[in-house]
Amino acid sequence: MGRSKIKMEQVQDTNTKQVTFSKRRLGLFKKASELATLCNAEVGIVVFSPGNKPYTFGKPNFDLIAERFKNEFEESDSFETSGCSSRGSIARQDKKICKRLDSINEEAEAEKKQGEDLHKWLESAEEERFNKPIEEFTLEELKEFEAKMKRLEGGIQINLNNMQASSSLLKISMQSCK
Amino acid sequence: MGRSKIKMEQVQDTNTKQVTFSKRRLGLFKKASELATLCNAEVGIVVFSPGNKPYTFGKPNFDLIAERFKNEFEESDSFETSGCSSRGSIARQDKKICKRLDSINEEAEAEKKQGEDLHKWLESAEEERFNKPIEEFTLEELKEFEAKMKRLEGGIQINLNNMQASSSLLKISMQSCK
DNA sequence: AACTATTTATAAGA
DNA sequence: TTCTTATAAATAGTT
Repeated sequence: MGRSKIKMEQVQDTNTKQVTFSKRRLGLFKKASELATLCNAEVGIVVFSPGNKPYTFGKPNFDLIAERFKNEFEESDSFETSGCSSRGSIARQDKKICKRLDSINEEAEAEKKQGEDLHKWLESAEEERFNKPIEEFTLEELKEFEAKMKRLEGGIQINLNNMQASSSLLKISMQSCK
Repeated sequence: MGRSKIKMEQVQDTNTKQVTFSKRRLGLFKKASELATLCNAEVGIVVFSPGNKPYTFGKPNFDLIAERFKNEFEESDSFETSGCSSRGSIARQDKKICKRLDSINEEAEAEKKQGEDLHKWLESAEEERFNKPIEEFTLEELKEFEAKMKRLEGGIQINLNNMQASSSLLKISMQSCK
């Protein structure tokens, strides 16, 4: 997109790379802003520069999501909130929170038909990869993908990754638009 | 950028908005990918569609970006931000939430150790992931794994009606499973 | 930091 | 819906 076409590989010249980063980061954030505005979508971005400097972008209503989460916590909060900096206090609270989550989970699980979750699971994963609607996959493809998922490396880490990403997402949300 | 210039405001026609969202989300992710490649940067994006459907992008993968963001975020408050943010400093309340989320992460750690049986199975599965074809797992093993996945998904959901984070998290998980 | 020649993204249309 | 294409927008190299 310029005087000449460039190869899609790391820019070698340090200075040029820095310039490219600046230009394209701005371009990316602008695109994100437009997407949010035009489509009433919510967008959060975090970028680490080659120099390891973090930049973030956030557009509307992430604060609302954070607010909802906050409410969830408040509700489960029969315990106090002022002394939450204490390690023991937090641990206690989290135990309660987790128990609450467990019960919520059980309820939800009871209501769900078995195939439903897996379907969503597959759909989500596939979206991430190529954004191909689940409807376009044949049953064979789905089974193959399912099998792939089950033998994946680091299957054991799914739990942790989920939790960590969850909290991080919220932090991004809260930071961006509070 | 097209046959005509459009006003930078929410697209009114629902169908058009959907089309625009699809196109521009892809465009955004492509730009993000290019930025990451050209500049050796790390980029994480989460987008919620108007229908509240979550999409994520991450390079190298989202959970790494998010985790890194979290760490940097906790150390310093001097992020550069853009978009709707008017942050300055995060509300005390939000910091509190962040701490709780961190603790939940720790709970996840603990949970990982608790689920002994499945844990061990997953470990052995991981060890053998290059040797043991999926066909060799028993149906019971597969079902157990599937159940575990579902339970985790549910646990993360917290309040799915309000925010479909679970889908995002599943996608994130899948990213490390290529 | 600006400036363009080009490439790239995309709004409408098919 | 998927493909096409005229046009707007982004940007690589230059000044």
